[in-house]
Amino acid sequence: MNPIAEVWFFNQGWQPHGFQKETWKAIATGRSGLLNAPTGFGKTFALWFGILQHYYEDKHFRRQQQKFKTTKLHALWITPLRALSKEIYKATQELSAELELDYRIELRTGDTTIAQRQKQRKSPPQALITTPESVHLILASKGAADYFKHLEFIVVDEWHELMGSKRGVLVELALSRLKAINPKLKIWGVSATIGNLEEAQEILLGKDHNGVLVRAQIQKKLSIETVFPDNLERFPWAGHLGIKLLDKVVDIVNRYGTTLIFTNTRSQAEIWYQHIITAYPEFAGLLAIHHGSLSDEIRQWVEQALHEGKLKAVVCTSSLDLGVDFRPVNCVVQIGSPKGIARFLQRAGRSGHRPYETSHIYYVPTNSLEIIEGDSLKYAVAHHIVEQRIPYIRSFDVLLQYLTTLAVGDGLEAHVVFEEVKKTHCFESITEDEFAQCMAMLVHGGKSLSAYPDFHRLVLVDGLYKVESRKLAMRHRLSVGAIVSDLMMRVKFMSGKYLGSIEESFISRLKAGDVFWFSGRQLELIQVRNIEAIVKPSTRRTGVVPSWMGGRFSISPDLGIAIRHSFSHIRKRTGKSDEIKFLQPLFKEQENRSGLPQEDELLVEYIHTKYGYHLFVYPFEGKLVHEGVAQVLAYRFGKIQPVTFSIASNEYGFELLSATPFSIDQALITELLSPKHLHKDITEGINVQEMARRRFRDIAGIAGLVFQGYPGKQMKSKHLQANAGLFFSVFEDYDPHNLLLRQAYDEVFDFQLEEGRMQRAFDRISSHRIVLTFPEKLTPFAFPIFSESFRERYSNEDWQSRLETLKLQLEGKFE
DNA sequence: GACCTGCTGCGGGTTG
Repeated sequence: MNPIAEVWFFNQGWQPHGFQKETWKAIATGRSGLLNAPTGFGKTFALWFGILQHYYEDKHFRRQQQKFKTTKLHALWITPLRALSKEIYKATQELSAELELDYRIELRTGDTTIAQRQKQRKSPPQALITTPESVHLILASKGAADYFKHLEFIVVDEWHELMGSKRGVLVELALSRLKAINPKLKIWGVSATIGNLEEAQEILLGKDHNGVLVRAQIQKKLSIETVFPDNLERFPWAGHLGIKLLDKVVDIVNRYGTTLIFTNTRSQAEIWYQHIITAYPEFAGLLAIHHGSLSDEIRQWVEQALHEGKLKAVVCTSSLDLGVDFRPVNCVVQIGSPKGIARFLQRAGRSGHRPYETSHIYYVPTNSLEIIEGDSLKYAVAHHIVEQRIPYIRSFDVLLQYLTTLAVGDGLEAHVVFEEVKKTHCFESITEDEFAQCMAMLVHGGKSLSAYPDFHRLVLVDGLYKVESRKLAMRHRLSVGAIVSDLMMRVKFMSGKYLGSIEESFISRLKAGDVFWFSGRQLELIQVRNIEAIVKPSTRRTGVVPSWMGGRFSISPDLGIAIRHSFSHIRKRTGKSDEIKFLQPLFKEQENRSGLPQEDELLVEYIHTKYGYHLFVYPFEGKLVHEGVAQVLAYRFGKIQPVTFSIASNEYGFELLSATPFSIDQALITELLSPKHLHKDITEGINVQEMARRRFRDIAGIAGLVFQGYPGKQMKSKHLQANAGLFFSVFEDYDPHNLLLRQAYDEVFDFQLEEGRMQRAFDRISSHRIVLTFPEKLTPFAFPIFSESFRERYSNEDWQSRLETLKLQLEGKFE
């Protein structure tokens, strides 16, 4: 038994688990590894003990025998959140104090003051707790290699969270450098359970690693309950708010000590908060709200109050998904579909955050059909179905940033760094030629920008590429990182009248002439100019594009599988779960009006209403895929018959709506849904170029092509003119093989259109038997999709103002 | 007849 741990555990009155001993042993024998264990079982301590043991030469460490002293950085702990860094810092401070260790642990994030940073440079602590971005910032300073030379351990916390994003690429690249500086570096990762844990390990530790995978053999106890409405008849067929079940949620809150109420959107959180306070004024002061639009102060106040057990409940969004552990929380409520199994589990795990305590989660459906997800979630959890995290590959934007980082720091030797980079998972396939292209872009702007001196950034000095301009170096440090916030576009009439702002990601998907809803008006897009969308009022009925949203919020493929599984039970009448029994009347209705699809069937409904001619299709593939499938279908249809469609979709299916009748039969549907020539039809049927252009903005920002401006300062530089859109056009015209340009298109196909998933969906559908019905009225399946297209969109002004009043209320609390 | 969808995360500073 690890002697330091012994002391600690003795003092705590704890019994160490098998996985902790396994971790210590692995670390003691000089191995790297990945640790997977449920939250609340002391993963963090397990790793710290191993690291500390290594630090003290004397294996039989006792207080009086501290003899290892150094001013060298010994361990680096990377977390994805500043708040998490602080949490780990606090815990380790306590530990150090308890054991009277001579081991200095410090924090280094964006919050760290300049003075502290300077001190850390001069006399490094033994351990540094930090973020991926801050590690890159250290790499971007002189003497970085020296600073990291004695580093023995690196821990990447919540690796599953980083891996699926470009921040994961930042970590991969930093590791490649640190490993090169010190080949004996031991890497440890901490990951929640995901579908591809082995892959996660391989990406972190590198190919041919001989690290261990420590899996705790502890099953966290989890209780899942669906909250049912009193009767199905009075429960809405559509909608996503769930406020009808307010009283039942309050009942749950009353039964537990502290409850987190998760909603899917910020506005939904606001609405729930208001409704609870209005209906139950006794909750004033005991109920709080937490999401990304609130100020840091409010959020910190809420977190602190949660810690201290002062709150009865907090209504929140994903902002409380991760990180800080709130011991008093012993119940979680999920309003609406959690959209993914991993996220559902993650949220459930926010409660009962102690060994052997049960996590309680209540699932609150917001419309009739959604009730079924209660059954699907239980099925998925019971069968250990969890999503994978898909790592980014070939993110040349991050590579360009990284190369600049090195050049700002100690300077880089191209062929050395090429070999290092090639060992990462992300750039496994990079060729010498591609790397040379990257270098060329940094040295003289590459093929198309060499005429501009601003893009001659790297200079070769004694075999090392360096950034010599202090201005450029400074600017680079400011823009380190891979998080790009969504741009807001100003919506304006031709006269110049300003209507409001809207996510650029939405506008970028429209073509001139498309009609959309905004702030309660129906508008036609005339043109997009820089960051302005010029529109005019429209009354046109057809061609309305209600939304091509959902870029990020579709249900996961795995939850989709679980939902399809639940549906298969309904038709076969094998479902024994409460959810399926409860929904019988609804499905009866569906069957009477149209039909219920089996697992190997695809239901298609053709319905004529006063609004037009609707074609409803139900593949159960998630909203994102449905949007794409619908576009392709509409495009293919348009080539056969002259019909204009508007499109709507939800998690279960999609709708093509036309003002004019069209003819349809089984054979035609089969043909329209053929998986053949899919790539071609996507490219032609969807405005891929515009999507790539929008994607390119992020890429250009990360790559350092466009400078985002000094924080808090107005950007005056002429670089503003050289915006991403311009680069995109230049590359399209003069450098079509540009790596960043190609990356933009790849990302569109991989992440936005999810071409792979779409292809699989088409493949699956093509093997299904098509059941075509002609119902007289809208069916329970059709109604939610139908209502989707008749909703006002983007009138989020009123919840913004609600937000303001709330802020005022909360601020009153501070006094 | 039923309908208020769209999250989160990070981030300057020594060559006087």
